[in-house]
Amino acid sequence: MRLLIIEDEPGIAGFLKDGLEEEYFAVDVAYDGKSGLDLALTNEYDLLIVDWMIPALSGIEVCRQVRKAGSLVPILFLTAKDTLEDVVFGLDAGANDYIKKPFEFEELLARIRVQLRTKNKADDSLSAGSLSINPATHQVFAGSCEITLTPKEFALLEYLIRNKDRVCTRSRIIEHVWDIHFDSDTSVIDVYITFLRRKLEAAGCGNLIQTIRGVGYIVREPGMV
Amino acid sequence: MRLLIIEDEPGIAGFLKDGLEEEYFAVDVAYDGKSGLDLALTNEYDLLIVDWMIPALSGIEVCRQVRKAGSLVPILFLTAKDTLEDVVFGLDAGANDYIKKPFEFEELLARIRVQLRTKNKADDSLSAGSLSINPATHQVFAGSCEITLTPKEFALLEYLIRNKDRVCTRSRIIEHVWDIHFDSDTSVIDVYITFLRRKLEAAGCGNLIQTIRGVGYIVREPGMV
DNA sequence: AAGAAGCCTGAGATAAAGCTTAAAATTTAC
DNA sequence: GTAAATTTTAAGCTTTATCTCAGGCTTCTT
Repeated sequence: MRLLIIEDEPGIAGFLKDGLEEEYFAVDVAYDGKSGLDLALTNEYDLLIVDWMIPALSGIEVCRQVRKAGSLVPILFLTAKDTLEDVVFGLDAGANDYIKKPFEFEELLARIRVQLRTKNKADDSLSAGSLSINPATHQVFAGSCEITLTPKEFALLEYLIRNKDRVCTRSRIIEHVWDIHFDSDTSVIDVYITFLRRKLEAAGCGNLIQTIRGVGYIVREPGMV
Repeated sequence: MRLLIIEDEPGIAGFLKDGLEEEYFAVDVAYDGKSGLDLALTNEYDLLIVDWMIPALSGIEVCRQVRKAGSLVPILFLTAKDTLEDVVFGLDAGANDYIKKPFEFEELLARIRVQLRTKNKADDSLSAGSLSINPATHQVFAGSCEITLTPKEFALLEYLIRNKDRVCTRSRIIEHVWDIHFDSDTSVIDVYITFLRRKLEAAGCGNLIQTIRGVGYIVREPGMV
């Protein structure tokens, strides 16, 4: 899952980025409103975290512009102002939720999950066949047997399963899991698909990830067409 | 374990904070109902201690709002009023327990322990494998052999064991054990993990704390998946 | 059937995360 | 006020994850 943080204070931005990466998100950071808006409009994020008071273009203005461009990406705004008025302003401008600073990291995570969950409406249990993954504890089970994955392996598998029964193109994978935007002819994806297949095979979940030649990969729910 | 005290009288608030910190709790204090409610809603505490008579928003109203927001955090209320009526009022508003002022600090501690114990319903003895810890006396036993820990070591181990079989991320650990919110660039956790591992190893409980690279640590109950 | 394009995989290089140690800073105890 | 204990910082070292690359294999096209 790919997030964009627009926050000018380096301390907070760094803390957020590190913490969210621990949770296996791919995180971009912009330090002012203008470059943040640029990134938001030119890339496909799963969620934006926008501070209220930022230079070059206020958080509220970023919200408005993003919505004006037709994007429905969930937006969480961070604010020190906590009057009702500000909250109304923010939500009116197109934000989906807000958090008052100072906040606790876990609350942020919970709110992010809410947004991402409502995005994939019907689907809040992440599983495919006998495989199930738990983003909260970072665990993967094949039946009752736990599989140990590295962070990148987990992020890739999570992305594939969140998009199960849909083809994931190589460019989307590289954007959402690796956070690489420019065209580069890397074969990391291939390598990690191999890693995953090997571990899944060893746990009895072989053949879950299928190759769509020339396009990408797909995880299919067994029993579906 | 992280507590929030909402109490307007600085003398009592300070006394509680100091005393509870000696017991290795991470303690925040709010001096009125409004700011207390804010903190309670934006952070994840393990327990709230709320005085009845506080400015800006009464203790009972704080309780109601917290419950209304869906939080199940244990709430202990402090009151000078000791009529049955008041108690019923408080408990109806969502409090879990109450203490009449003036109270003995030991009694408060005991009641806090009760609340924290019922939190992990299924398992109220804090243990993992042959290791068991006693929050009341701050003792740690590996089998029958006692291990001596410093306060921070104990707090860290307690947090890990209270969350056993769950991954504790670095950011959660730093928030709940150190009460630090915006410092991503410290290696205290690593150092303390080393301290703990060394002492546990010497007592024959090696290998209890496992590293989840890129994420944090986990204590697993041996014999579980 | 042969060539081309895309994919897989193993080996090795690079980078990052975590571990350990020592020493400085802080707190506590006497 | 001094000494001891605890906590924190910082640096070098170790381990592990990540990535690159090259050669081989598979699938598709003609």
